[in-house]
Amino acid sequence: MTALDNALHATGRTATGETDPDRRAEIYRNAARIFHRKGYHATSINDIAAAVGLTKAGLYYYIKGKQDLLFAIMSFAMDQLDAQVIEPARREQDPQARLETIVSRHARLITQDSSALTILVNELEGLLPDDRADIIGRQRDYVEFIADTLAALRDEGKVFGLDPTIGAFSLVGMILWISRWYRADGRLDADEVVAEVTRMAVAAVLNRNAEQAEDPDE
Amino acid sequence: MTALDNALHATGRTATGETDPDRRAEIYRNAARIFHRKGYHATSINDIAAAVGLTKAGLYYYIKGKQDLLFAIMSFAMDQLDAQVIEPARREQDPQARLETIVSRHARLITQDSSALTILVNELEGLLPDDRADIIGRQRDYVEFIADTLAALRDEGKVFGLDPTIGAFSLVGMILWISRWYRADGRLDADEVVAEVTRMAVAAVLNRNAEQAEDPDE
DNA sequence: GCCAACCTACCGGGCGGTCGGTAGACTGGG
DNA sequence: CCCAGTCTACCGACCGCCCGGTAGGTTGGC
Repeated sequence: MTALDNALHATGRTATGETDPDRRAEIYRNAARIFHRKGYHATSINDIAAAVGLTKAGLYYYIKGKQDLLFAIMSFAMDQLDAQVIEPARREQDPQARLETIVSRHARLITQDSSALTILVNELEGLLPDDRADIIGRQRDYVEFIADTLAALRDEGKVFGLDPTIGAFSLVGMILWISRWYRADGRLDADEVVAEVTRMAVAAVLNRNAEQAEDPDE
Repeated sequence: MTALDNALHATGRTATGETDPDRRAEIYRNAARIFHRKGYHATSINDIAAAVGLTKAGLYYYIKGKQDLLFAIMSFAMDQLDAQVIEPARREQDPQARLETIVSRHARLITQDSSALTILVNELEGLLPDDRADIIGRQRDYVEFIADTLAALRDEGKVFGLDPTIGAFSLVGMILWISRWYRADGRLDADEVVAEVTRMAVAAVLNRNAEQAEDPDE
């Protein structure tokens, strides 16, 4: 998760001087891991400080507060989703290819490192109202992007009778849930999980009787 | 959620005398609602006491502690799942009908009242180790029940190439996520959501090319 | 008068956060 | 070559607050 190095340079104090960006990234990475494992409210500032070998006061040299820390992690996760999932998918013109890109890339991201992505959906109520509105807005955009993709598939005749909103939420649920059961050291490997989930997602929304469709060009 | 009345008589103090079961049910119902909305750790005993018109000390007349309260709610939710989903599904002999029963009944339960069911999956780390082991065991049984159903479908030739475990987890994710987006006062009504999600779940796992299967009897 | 159903007052402790301080590396003027 | 000044990177001690939980009543209906 070295992308944190880039993403987090802008945040924090640094009123006059400059704080070590590597150290800051390490702190954010550890914070994400602990928030993910114990939950935001059950994690104390002391837990995080101890994990990076600092006292609480020392930690406050790098962060502005617990809520800012949470918001920074969630913003990073959302940036990751934008760059690794949404942007690549936007470049796909064909709706079905776009859907497959969304699901497989999002699933892949979660199998690689679920901490920040999972905090993103589970700890919204820990944010300040303004920050929460920011994150929720970006999440809504993502779901709408998927719903639009499903609507485009419907216009192609590959889907019918499915409400795009319900479809989009259902797919998102399927994907996000991966972080709850997938273990990198378990029986299933990431490639298999990503492939299976993508297959299921496509099968879930595509018309099973494609020959009934008005434009069964594929 | 008046089933709480039955489910919760056994818990709490009641060392010498008898506490009013209606009042106890009301307390548990409110606690579930607030835990659901704010999260377990972010909810104080005072929040719950105030919601039922008591002081903190007054509330402790009915409950043994915060963690017992959480465990009682989660046990109730699991009982609900057993009675309303697993048992009815177990009576279905045909695997596809069984799968449809599981999904539609579970989805229905969530649209009716998601508080306890959602706490069940989101607040596990708030439990004492023994209680957590109890709940996790019951949850694992549920997922295995679904996986077994998928395996039975595979043996019938209606599914091929799908790992039952991945399939089961994915369906569970789809269903549980409903509580995050469905609002009873929203655009979509519960019947529609349940029907759509059930359709998607079946489509996600069933073989799209049923004629290739060895036993396409349906 | 008894007991279920509460209450007021309190406790120890951990929380997020702050304050004043300082070790040590670095820098530039004499 | 030294030393005053300045900077980052921390720490110990502390603050006010609220937490879960409790001790010891009080009240009102049967």
